Amino acid sequence: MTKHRVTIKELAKELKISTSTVSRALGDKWDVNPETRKAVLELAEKWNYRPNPISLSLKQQQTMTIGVVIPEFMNTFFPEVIIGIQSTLEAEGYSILISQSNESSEKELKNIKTLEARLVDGFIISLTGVSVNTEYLQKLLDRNTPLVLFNRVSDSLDSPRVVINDYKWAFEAVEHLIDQGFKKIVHLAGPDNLQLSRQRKKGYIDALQKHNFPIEDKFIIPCGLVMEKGVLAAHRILEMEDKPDAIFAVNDPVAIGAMKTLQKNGVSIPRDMGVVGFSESQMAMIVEPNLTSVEQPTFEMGKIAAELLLEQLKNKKDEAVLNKCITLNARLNIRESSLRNGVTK
Amino acid sequence: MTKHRVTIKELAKELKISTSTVSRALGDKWDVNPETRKAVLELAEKWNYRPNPISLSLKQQQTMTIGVVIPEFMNTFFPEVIIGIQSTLEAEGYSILISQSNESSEKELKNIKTLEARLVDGFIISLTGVSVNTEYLQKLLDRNTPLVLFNRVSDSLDSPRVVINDYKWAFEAVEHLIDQGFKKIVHLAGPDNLQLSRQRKKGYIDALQKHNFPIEDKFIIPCGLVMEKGVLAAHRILEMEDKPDAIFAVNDPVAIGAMKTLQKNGVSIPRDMGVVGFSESQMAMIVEPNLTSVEQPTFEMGKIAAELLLEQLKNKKDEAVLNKCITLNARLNIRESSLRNGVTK
DNA sequence: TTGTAAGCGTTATCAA
DNA sequence: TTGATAACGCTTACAA
Repeated sequence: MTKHRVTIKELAKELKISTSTVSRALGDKWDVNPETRKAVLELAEKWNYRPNPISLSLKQQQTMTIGVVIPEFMNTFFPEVIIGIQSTLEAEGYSILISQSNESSEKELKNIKTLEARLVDGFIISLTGVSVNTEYLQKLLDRNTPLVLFNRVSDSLDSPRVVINDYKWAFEAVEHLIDQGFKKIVHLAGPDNLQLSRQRKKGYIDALQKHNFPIEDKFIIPCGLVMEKGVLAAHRILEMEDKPDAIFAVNDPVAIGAMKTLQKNGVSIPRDMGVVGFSESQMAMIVEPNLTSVEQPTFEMGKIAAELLLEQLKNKKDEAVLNKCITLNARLNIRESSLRNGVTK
Repeated sequence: MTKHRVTIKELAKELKISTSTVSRALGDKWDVNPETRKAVLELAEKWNYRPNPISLSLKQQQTMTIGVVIPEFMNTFFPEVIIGIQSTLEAEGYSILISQSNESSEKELKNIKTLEARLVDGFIISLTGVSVNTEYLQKLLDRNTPLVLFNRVSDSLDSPRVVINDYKWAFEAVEHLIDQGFKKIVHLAGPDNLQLSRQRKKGYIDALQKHNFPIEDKFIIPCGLVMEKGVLAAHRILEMEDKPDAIFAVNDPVAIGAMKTLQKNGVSIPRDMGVVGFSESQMAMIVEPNLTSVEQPTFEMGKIAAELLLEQLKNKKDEAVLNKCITLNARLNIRESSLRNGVTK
């Protein structure tokens, strides 16, 4: 067994022909003698020749590597999206470098720069909640770096993106609570610099408005995106003199953190307090009572983000591609945590 | 703004010196005129020069990339380990290519081969349950490929590894159930070709034996590692004429799948059935009642796996390194799902 | 102290 | 149909 990796040069030497001929024979070029090709292919097979991707990268100025930057991967959402991304990109010969920013925008910037230094051919990014890196990302875009945002996007950034209609689904979620007879609905809101947070908040407000419910500032509790923030919010709710009877949370971890805390303090879900989350997590079906939540098509989201990136990779300057914003469908999964009257529809 | 990435050649041209001098000035070599160095560094700074990692890879025959192969990343366990791996390897300038095998050994082999073709400098691997790829991995080892296994290892493979003492903690978990007065404990066992499954099963058997409980074949239910398998196992349990009163599951997903199914069928946990899982997941503290489980030091596991790999990377032939098997400590977190009598200790 | 030249593995251009 | 050569960006003997 050859320990050393076989090179074209070695094949050429063995066959007493030049490296360029070997190269041509291996690539499907027309201008090679069939016999020569046969000999080359046979030896390549026998010696288990595999092209060196590094030299190809150097030559062709592309690494066939995509950088994926996500804020966290402790919840199932991003891993699921990544599986979608990989399924599409691997089929095209790309590999994926994943960096997680642990919800820190500094780490996020560092990750992006590292990937850039590594000469990735493109980026697929979901921003951290406190993203302040839009300026840097805009620079990348100005340099025509292929880039796709998903899920946590920034509207100050002009790149292709894959999202769901956060406004619409928040609206539906809150309307569902109203349907169920809940009267005083609080919103555990996400960080305001994320489009997703603002849209979900807007959906909440507009749904209340449509049904002539008052919009009260104290009923919009600023929250992060992690479970601990939900716990904190629950404590605030417990201390309110004018108690709400339902919660619409910006996402599942926050909803679950709040729900568990309320339960520990004697609040019965959904009898005393209805709860609706967002971004369907595995946990929604495990927590008791099962959590009503908006399910996003995670795999598809990854798949489409990857496809948008491939389009850019193949066709860099096309404005039509660069302005694409794909909005995927979603679904409100109604479960016990919000069912006071039984299912309505 | 230069859109094009600056090369050493361009710096050299601008400064009217040779590329080798520029290279030396940038690298901290002794044999450069301080003034030359200063000029080079200044221009490099000004022009935002960054070395091209591809050409370095080609030259130095290393990609500064590590392949990480895991069976899944839908549960929090592997993502947590990966964070540990990254924290260590990124500090040393390595990047990480993650592939998940979706519990398929074919995909696993494909992933390994892809990473190999990509010329990763080393591997960190946790095997799928049905791993049949030990032969191929042995080939890698024979070629002195730096390789570390963790968590799901194979004892037919002679590589450094990071594990916990599955036997010991299974033993403790089962003894805890016995302590609590449970008399008829079933084991939902993992795939037999995984060392981890066999060890946990052995711990179960030996704990029963120590306390003179009978070992009954029908009480060892072969299971996979995913939640659905726990659901199936629960149905088998519900149909048993001689009903057990406690479950020791090979991992949390299986435990939770079984638990939820039993509950739906009117079995009260822990009154009618005590449940203990393994490999502490986020879900353990969300499921109701909270699940007793063995907590593994995931971050540390990743960190140490990475360190073992770095040792190999730096010191390829050292036998002492190659035979290392690190066993980390763990902890049985006792929660309501197994508490019939109250906490014992 | 600096420059020249070779080389890492491959492909593309051009000439033979 | 094939081969010599240059090039991708960088490092490193070796020569100057």
